[in-house]
Amino acid sequence: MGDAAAHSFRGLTPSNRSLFLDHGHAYVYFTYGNHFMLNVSSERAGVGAGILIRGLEPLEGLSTMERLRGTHRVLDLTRGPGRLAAALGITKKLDGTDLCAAGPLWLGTAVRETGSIGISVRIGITKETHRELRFYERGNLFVSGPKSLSP
DNA sequence: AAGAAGATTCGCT
DNA sequence: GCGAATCTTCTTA
Repeated sequence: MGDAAAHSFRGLTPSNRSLFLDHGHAYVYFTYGNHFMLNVSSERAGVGAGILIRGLEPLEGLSTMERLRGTHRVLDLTRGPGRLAAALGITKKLDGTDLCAAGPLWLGTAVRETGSIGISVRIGITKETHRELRFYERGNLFVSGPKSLSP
């Protein structure tokens, strides 16, 4: 709350309604003319909060991602919010999807142990950047952002 | 009803 | 390393 960088900051609107769904729902929006961003609502229904998925490590469907992204460089497939959405074929149709239910897109439980988790200031936005709300796995090459922020 | 801004990416110089 | 491409949605007159 009080986060001027959040889309839910000014209240519920038709397009950001997914952020106000119960935790685990997808919130997809479009920006800069050609990029989708994938967010996941993170609070109870009615609160209006979520997190942006900035990067992930592709484990399956590499060939599909390569086709959708038009590149064979694995590191470029999903490192970055816009790239990630493109690699997964994210569109507005997935906005509001329950990621805890079976469907075209869902979240699974991590199978392998992850490395230590790092926290840093947020990046890629112009407001409230000092708040340390960026979480990532230390040493994972698929974490997006400047290397200086991923010690 | 129109204007402005936006959690970016890609391609050149 | 910097600037352009491109569209959806909210805000204000």
